[in-house]
Amino acid sequence: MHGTNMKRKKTKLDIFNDAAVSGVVFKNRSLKKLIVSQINHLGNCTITDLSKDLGASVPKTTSLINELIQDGLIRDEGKLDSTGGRRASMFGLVPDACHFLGVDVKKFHINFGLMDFTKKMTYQKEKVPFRLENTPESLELLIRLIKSFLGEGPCKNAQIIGLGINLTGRINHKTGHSFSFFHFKEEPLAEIIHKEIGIPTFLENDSRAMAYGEFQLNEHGKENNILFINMDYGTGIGILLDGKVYYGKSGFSGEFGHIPIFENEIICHCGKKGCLETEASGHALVRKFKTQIKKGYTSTALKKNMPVDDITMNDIINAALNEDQLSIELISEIGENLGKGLAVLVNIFNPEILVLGGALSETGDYIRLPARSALNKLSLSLVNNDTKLKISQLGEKAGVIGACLTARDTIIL
Amino acid sequence: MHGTNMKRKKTKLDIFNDAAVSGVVFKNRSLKKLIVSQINHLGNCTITDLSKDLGASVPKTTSLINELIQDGLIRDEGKLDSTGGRRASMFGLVPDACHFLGVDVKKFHINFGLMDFTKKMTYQKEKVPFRLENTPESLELLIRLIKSFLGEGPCKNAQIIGLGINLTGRINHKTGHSFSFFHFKEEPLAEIIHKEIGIPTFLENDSRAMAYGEFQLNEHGKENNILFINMDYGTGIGILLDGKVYYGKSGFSGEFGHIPIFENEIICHCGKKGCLETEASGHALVRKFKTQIKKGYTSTALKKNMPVDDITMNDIINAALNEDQLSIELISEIGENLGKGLAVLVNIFNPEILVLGGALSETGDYIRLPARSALNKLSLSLVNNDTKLKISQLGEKAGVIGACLTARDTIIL
DNA sequence: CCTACTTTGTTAAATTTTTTATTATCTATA
DNA sequence: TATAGATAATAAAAAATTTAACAAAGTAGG
Repeated sequence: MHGTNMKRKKTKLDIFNDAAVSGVVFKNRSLKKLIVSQINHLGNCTITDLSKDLGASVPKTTSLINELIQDGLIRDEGKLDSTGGRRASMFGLVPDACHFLGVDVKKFHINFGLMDFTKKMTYQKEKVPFRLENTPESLELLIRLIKSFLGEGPCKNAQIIGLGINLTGRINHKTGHSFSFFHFKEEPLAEIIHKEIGIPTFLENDSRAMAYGEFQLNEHGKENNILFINMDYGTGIGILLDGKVYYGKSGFSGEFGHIPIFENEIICHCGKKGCLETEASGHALVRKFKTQIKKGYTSTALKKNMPVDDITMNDIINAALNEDQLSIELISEIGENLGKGLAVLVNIFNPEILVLGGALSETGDYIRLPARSALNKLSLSLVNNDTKLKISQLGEKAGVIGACLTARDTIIL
Repeated sequence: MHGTNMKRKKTKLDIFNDAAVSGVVFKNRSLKKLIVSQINHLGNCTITDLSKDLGASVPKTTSLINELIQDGLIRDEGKLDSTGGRRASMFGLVPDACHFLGVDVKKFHINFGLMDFTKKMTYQKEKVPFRLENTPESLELLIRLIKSFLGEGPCKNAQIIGLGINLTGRINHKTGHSFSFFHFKEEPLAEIIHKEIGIPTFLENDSRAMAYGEFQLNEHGKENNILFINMDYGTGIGILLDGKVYYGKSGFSGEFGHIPIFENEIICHCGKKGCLETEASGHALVRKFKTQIKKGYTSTALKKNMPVDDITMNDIINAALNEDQLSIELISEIGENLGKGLAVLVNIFNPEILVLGGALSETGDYIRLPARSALNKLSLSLVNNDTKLKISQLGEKAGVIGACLTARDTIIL
């Protein structure tokens, strides 16, 4: 075989290619993609439904469906109940058609996950120890850990066609650049990792990925304008408008933690004063906790002989869940401060729903109720009556799921 | 003629109907709409361009173009310069194909305008005296004034197929409801006016309409993520994302004036404290002016023997433009406070451009520079470096233009 | 359980659209 | 100012899609 003139192997996944084709070939590919997309959004579909959605005739739709079945991308899922006449066949995605890998990089660990074509997580590995630092060594370790996960369990045999990675900080999803971490070369980090691992790679900001994960697999209903608040040590938001992730000009949207709405003298790690994060974040919680302990307050969060400076956000969260008074009070204070920030968002966005996610959201109503109350006090009632405030349903899993979906939907939609 | 079975008169504007058709008729109509839309966005187009954009063959595109010429919607605009071969014909919209009426309702006057199919304003009437009050009489007068404008000049003979109306306050563009003004019945205000005037009517919030007007006719470039700040007595924003107006769940987006970011004891007319509007708006400017005068400061804005309580925002703006020291200082203060609000927006949206519009923006750099400086101080530099801050190019005209475009684009796009 | 009425899916004719070949314009260069 | 190379538009041939008629599969009611 002479390498020079070798054509790319034709696979069943050809419809997801961007290769330049035109005319009827192009139209058919577009329609097939649209069918996959419709089934993805609506669940199993009938030929009649699809024919309407595509604006194509029933015979045409039938032949496209048959091709997609040949390709192994969709399959017959049996008959629908009668609506007064002959029962219609339903068609759904084939789970094993392809897979996607999600990598959620946190400050002190990584979560891995494998997702199939139908958005089901088929294999997961959580809390793999890792320390996120802005060094080449940290990046090398990350790549090694990904490779190692790829050799495990069902990953070995799955056809993985996309890799999604969540990172904190400024991420440009479109170009694949990460500016806050691993920005050692001009070449996009996504491209560097693609070359190392051999799978097309997509970067996303952690809050945006979590927002997307939460939204796609939610039971919230059919909301399309969603703000996801990621409450970790820092506070970021993921913005979904019209069901799509909003990036901003360079992918820097959602720096909610650094909006200047408090009048204090606390210097945020971004270098400014008065940031929301100085009063409503995991960092703020830890700082307030230390101050109170030094003032003489007591807390069960502080284990015997433990120096107060070793306390972590998670210690306080767990203490609160175990009814520790001080922790609950401080979290409530954080919630109230957060509510002021939420009031800003609600007035500007008039969203359908605000979802509290990230580590701090695990405290449930301890943080939600004070936030809701402050939100009501500080925003226009006509507008805030319109908005639900809920706790994330996916919790920490939102990250991996979002990472998988980022890769998946960038490729197939 | 028996009225019972009479079909709607078929006109050249049939492609803008929503009437249910299917199959090839539907496809052709969609494609024709798409052609109009492409020419609308890109300016005059050639058959080859359109054929690519539509995903249709050249002969097909040619036949659609010919039909549109028959319909009187587009016309041959001559030949393009050669790109190395035979010169291509360009096609553009026919200006007189149809017209749209825009009504910009301000607090103390109304601006009217007539726009043709090519987005040109063909007739305008500004500052028609009117007092916006939430009474049936005020609404009646508004309707009378619209009818009267329709009898004037070129309006008499133009085929007007849409009417756009701007109002302040909470507007739901989709349902046609206005909640802050003229909400006397359950029936949408847009529908009531449609019945009165006989032209399909579309309501829009003033800031959003101005944003849309500024964006569509701008020379700003090809930006798609734009925030338009409407600085009048109140302060609202119009949000354009991906080139489209963002409404929020119920159309209440953009209540920028009421985000709680100041710690003061001034009660906003919305009933809350600390709203941006209490420190950065026309109202705030007037209040600050009165306070300073009562403290003994002097200003040329205050004409001989004029009681200070009669001062208006426009007096102060004009004085500033005539180098009045106090007015300039106060406007600069307003600008600085505004900058704090802009910092919030920039951190959240990472927009391509912020446009300052509305009455206060006429003070140009007097308000822009302090705002820019505060913005830089208070938002992440990586993000704010990304954002331009400009003064509106259309000024007060943005309103009527936006109203016309709201009607126009709701119908034809 | 037969008949009338629905809805789904298939087939074949009719129509539409794309392809391919050809002609028409235009530039650049010898 | 001819001629080769390039792009645009049209015409005829080929292919694809829709339409419309019909068969299949179901419900509901006497």
